[in-house]
Amino acid sequence: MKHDMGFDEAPDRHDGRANPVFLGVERAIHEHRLPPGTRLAEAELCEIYGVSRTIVRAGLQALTHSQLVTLVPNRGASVAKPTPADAQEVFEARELIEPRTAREAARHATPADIELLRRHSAEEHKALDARDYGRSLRLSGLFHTEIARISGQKTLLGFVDQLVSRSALIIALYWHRERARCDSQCHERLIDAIAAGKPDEAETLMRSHLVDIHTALDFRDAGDSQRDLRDMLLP
Amino acid sequence: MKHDMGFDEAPDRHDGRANPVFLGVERAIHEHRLPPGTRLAEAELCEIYGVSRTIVRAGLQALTHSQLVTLVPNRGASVAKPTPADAQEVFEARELIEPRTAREAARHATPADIELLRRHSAEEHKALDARDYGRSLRLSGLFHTEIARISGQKTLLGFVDQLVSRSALIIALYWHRERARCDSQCHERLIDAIAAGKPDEAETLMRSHLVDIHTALDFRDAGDSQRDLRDMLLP
DNA sequence: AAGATCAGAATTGTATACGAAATCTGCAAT
DNA sequence: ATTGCAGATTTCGTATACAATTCTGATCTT
Repeated sequence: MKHDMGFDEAPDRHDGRANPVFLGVERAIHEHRLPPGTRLAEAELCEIYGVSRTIVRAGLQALTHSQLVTLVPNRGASVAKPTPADAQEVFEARELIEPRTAREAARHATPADIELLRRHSAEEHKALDARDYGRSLRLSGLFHTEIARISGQKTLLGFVDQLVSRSALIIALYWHRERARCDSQCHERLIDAIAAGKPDEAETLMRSHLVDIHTALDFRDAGDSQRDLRDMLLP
Repeated sequence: MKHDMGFDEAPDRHDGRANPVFLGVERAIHEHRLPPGTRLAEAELCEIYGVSRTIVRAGLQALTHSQLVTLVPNRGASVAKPTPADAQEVFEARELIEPRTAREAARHATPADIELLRRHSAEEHKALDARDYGRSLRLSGLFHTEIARISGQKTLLGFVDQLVSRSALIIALYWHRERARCDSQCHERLIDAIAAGKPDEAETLMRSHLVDIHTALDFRDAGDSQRDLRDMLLP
């Protein structure tokens, strides 16, 4: 008999997220290479990633769980296309949850964490200067999940992860770049507050940062959303 | 017949949740027929639900994503066993999110919603009187997700769903019944506040209700038991 | 007798094939 | 031009095969 002391410690996300299809598509969405609504045929993904349908289907299922992909029976998968109402909800949820993760991050951050955040922010600037908007967007999202990680709340981290992912789709649909760009400074002020161990300030900064993004969304043209007739007629 | 006021009706979860394995195991966990740590062998589930390994694996993946099941490579699946730290986190998250859903529910509830909640609460009492703790537990959880549904925030509903599910495991591990039972009155006072359209009161009641449950948890010991899977899954 | 070792059994991970059902596409007919 | 239909395509569920890993129990060593 083995020494089974009953404690399984940190069992390394073995859900379905270590899947080439999941990782590849997720990343492509984060970097705005895959616009909302793109069809994702199984055979195509098999070729692209050199795996069997077994793996492709598992990946698509995982993506569906994170709400990055919409799976319709017998009609296959496509990149999710959040409605304005979805977008509203996602940012309301972020405004509820992330101020808390920022607060907790300010309480728990180690010097190594701070350094990671700063390096991160620098990368973000570099990508922005290089006009590499895909990369800068992904890094900007990663910044938020990184704060959630530092907060030490794995449960909230999972939620933030999903919300940030969906935000990439929302931004692709409803963001117009010509609007204000406070991001860079916002992120740095947040790092300062976290580094200084000021939970209240971090919380407030995060909240207003999210509100800024939220209010900069523009729902007037719902993108060239060619919603198929089925969706419009059946309900 | 649909009595839905033209809002998007829940677009039929076409993720992986309409899966006999997912539904059966989820329900068994909610009703405390499947204790934390129970091994879930693929072949066994194939027999029990009369489906192929494809479906079983899809169901297990979905369950893993909702953190009800732990999947270890090459070693299979078992019902998740939240640590005391996990339990702490889950309830902290609930205390953050559910006061908000209660507040929004108080703002959006229709008479039909109120009636549903009251009928629900009555069922819960009936199950409790009949000493059917499995059923009463499931209904108690459903009450919380129902409030989240009424709030109209599908995103938060998803989170609450997951948190309530995990709470079933946490209660199975760390709850001792001899402790206080405020639930019944708590739920009814909540319904009253929602019916009266008092967001602040609903929010406060929900928060204190959750804190009550949270503080009634006891992390000193975590029992372990092994029974026959078939008995637990086929009621 | 206690513990280590190792071969066989059991289980999981992945690939592939097949039939059924649904969907999509293009052509023909009205 | 629209409708109707047949064939091609795609997805879905299942079954099967096989490699890789883990588990189990019997044997061997000390």
